[in-house]
Amino acid sequence: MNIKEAATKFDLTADTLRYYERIGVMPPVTRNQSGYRDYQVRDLNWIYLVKKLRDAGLTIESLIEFATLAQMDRTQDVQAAQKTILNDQLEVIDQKIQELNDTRKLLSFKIDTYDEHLALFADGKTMPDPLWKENL
Amino acid sequence: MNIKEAATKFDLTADTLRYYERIGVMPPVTRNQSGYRDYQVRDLNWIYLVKKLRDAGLTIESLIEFATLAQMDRTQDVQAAQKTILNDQLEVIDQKIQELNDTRKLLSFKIDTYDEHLALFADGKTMPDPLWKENL
DNA sequence: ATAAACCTTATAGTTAACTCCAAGGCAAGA
DNA sequence: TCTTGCCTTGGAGTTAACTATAAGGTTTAT
Repeated sequence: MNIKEAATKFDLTADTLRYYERIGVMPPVTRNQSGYRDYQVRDLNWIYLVKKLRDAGLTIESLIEFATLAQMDRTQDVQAAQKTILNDQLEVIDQKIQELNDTRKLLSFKIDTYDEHLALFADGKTMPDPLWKENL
Repeated sequence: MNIKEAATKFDLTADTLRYYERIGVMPPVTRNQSGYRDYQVRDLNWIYLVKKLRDAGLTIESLIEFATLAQMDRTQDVQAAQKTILNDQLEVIDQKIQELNDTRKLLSFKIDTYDEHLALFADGKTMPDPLWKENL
């Protein structure tokens, strides 16, 4: 599969795929005789994973860290490091989920009490209970 | 409350607070005789809301849109627009939560099947089922 | 009364993550 | 064979969201 097809399949641009490969977010992709990239299932799996994790808000840097380890010899140490990274990233995601749930609560509170609450909030009028005292 | 106190209370920098005010993410803050910012409860509420929504991944641009409306006369039209924005942002957050839950599934799958699966994935060896066919 | 530690605005610089461009090679159809 | 549409690399440009600097005013402690 050429780069354009691979890019559109995952809703990315060819430039982004080349960029990801160049900076080491994913390992070097298979090439054909002319030196063109020819994406295999393995490469597509990498794109899928990278896309998911990027969309979830993980940084390029943490993905490079993981991809780098993935290309090393799988010694005990490297395996342990990989597991650590995966677990760290899981924790990051769990935190983000928690944060989003809190924000969701705040926002739906503001929507529910829109008329009496938000009007006061946006005006200069005094508000009895400050929002930031965690009274969602 | 001066800018430094306000900033540290919400784990931001004074520069960021000035920046938020300048670009219109929040309305102008109360000033004292010397022209120094003196944050009131109302201002702190704004910071709280902005921080939450930024941390949840909403863009500066959408916050400017909301803050701009909040400073207008509260006509029927403006109220409708504000409610629309709040509901749109709620939808954005719900999408993000959904996305994170999917990613969480993928990641914990990779952790659970680490030894048999990830090793194959990272190597050049063939993988029977492509990840991107939604088989989490 | 002077130094330290705040504050102000205006403007320039930084960082992350792309995104685009130039210059040129390869492949398929009229 | 020539045009169209891919592809390549290297490097420059862009955008969002800060972050830092300069030049100067205020407040507080010694």
